[in-house]
Amino acid sequence: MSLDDRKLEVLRAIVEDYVATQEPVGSKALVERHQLGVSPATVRNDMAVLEEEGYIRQPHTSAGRVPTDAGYRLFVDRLSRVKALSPAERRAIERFLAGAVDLDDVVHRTVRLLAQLTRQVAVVQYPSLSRSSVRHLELVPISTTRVMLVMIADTGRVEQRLVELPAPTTSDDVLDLRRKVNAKLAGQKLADAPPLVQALVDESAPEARTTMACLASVLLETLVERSDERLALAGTANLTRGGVLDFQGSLRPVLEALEEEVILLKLIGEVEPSTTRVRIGDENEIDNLRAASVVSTGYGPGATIVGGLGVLGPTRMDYPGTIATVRAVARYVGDLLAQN
Amino acid sequence: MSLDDRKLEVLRAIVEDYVATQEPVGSKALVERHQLGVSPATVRNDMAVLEEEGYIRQPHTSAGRVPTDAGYRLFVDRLSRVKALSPAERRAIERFLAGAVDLDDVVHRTVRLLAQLTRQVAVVQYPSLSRSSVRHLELVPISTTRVMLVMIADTGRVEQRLVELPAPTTSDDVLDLRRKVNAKLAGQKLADAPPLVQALVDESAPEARTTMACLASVLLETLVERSDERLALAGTANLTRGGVLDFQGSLRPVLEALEEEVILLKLIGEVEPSTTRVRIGDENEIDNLRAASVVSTGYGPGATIVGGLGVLGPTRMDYPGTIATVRAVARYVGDLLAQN
DNA sequence: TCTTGGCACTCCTGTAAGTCGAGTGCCAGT
DNA sequence: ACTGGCACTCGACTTACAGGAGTGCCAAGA
Repeated sequence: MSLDDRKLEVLRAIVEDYVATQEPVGSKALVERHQLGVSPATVRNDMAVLEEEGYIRQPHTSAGRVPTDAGYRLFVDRLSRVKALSPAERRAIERFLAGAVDLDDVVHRTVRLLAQLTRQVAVVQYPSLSRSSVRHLELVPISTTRVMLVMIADTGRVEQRLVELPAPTTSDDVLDLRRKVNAKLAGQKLADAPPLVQALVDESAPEARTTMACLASVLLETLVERSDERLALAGTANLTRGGVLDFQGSLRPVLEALEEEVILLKLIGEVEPSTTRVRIGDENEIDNLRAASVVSTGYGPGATIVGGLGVLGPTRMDYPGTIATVRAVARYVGDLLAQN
Repeated sequence: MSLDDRKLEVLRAIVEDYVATQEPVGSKALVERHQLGVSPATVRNDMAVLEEEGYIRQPHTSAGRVPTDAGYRLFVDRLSRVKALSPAERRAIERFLAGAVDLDDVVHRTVRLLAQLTRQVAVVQYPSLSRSSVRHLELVPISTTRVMLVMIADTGRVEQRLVELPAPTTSDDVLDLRRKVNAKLAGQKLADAPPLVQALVDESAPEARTTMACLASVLLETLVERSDERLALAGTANLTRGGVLDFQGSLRPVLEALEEEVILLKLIGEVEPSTTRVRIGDENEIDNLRAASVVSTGYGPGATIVGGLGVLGPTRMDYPGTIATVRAVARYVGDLLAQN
């Protein structure tokens, strides 16, 4: 049996009321609070159907109804329009991000802002190196056998690593290395780096080869393998809103998941262009997060995407509001990056 | 009335049992589990005195006793010897830190290690810039009006900031700036930097002065004012061990405090040489942490201290074990830094 | 003077029973 | 197809009661 308009309207009302009150919602309260134009008995019949279809359920036999993950999914897909942000929120975003002085600063401000606006846990991925280009590579001699490698990407991101050289090297040698490395890699996409780095080794004179090989291996390790690792997190205290009711009684698994950067990157980092992705409860592959929902999207200058950001909260969240905020923040951050 | 040896022994037994079982401990259970050589009635008399002196209290009239903050304090100061670490723990520390490749890596590994060993929340401060010296300053031209300032400290810490120049500048000019800045600051303590930076501005030729002033202000801002800001955090999931019993029912305030870097720096960063500092419950100035205890110490190569590290947990924690672990980890990290 | 056994007392914990009320499902009537 | 009515279910909350852990105090003993 398919769901007619009124049944969908009932589902929407249930979701909205439950999100607002955090209490199972009954048929009587529903007709009182929403203008459905029918009696509680009718609503009960609709509820019975919705329950049979798996969109709502009763915590116990004589309580009201609560949306299931499938119910939230239907709500998000078909029953909600994205709320426009209030002028106050727009102003808050602008003011908050305006003073940023630095990529680090941008990321930190963004993640705090997102946590504050959505009142949930916010995650922001640093611009992914695999989507960046090399702006400049710097080699700073530390001692005769040690060099600090500093990579500056066009996104403003800076990575550094200490390189242990196999043999003592003069500062002229280092300058020479620096020139060669920059000539080969500057302006190149990091994703294209591996063959170029290999070429650097192949092209270098025999006597410099071991040194270059050493540098090359660190380069690859830093720029490619460890590339997407960084992210910022804020708002974990928001997990405790709504008592222990959300997250089925224990924050433990959620906090554990939030400590694993790999997990967060999986959640936030896999973004398709101009889509806001919503994962509700069971839709999360991570077991620890089966009681949580994640709203994520990509950001970047213009239409390109250099990283992801999003929020995590209980399945019982204000999806329209959250989606709107996440999108808006992503757009502002993208604009900010475009200016540099 | 002063506390004789047996009363202290009773207090120790109460603390140890309560830490182990997390349940109020009564007189009968106490004489059964510890060889006190006296009857429960005697222990009860001692308990009455200990309670009057404020070292223990009863949650309700007919429950066992629980240590107060003052009781833990006395226990830590006079009743516990620091446990030696097990060989397994020593090995774990060595293995965990051995693979570190980088200062960032050292800090991340350390904080995870500390969280894992103590099963509590761990905090590690990056080597404080105010206690470091400048190894090298690098200026990387980004565009004609933008330069990336990279500072490398002797502790391995690297800071970078984008500098907007007031006027277009050639790369020769930048090289010149770099030379001057390094000549003045390389090898100097960061704490001594402000007058030197000022001197740089005063000494520069009139036509270069505005540029130098601009650079100088960013230098000061980055190196001095924002200096001690960075730290790493791990193990927040450990807060949920022991149910909601610890932290008087709500993790909220604790999680909030952990999000404030300023607060954490206050807790971890204020270290005196070769002391392990223990703050128990009310002894914390931060209101949100009045139900928590903090064990912190300094670390650094040799006898010098470049930063702080520590753990935070419920007042009901294994102090001797925690103190031992924190000290040991700090020493290993110090040794590691000394090698660089 | 310190220690100890005895004893009455307090008060938390757990169980059982009973009431209340919200909410439901179903059915007959419109 | 919708509605009002009604019996039913079941969790939430109260009360009552028994059990037990733990205490404080006291008088007697070392």
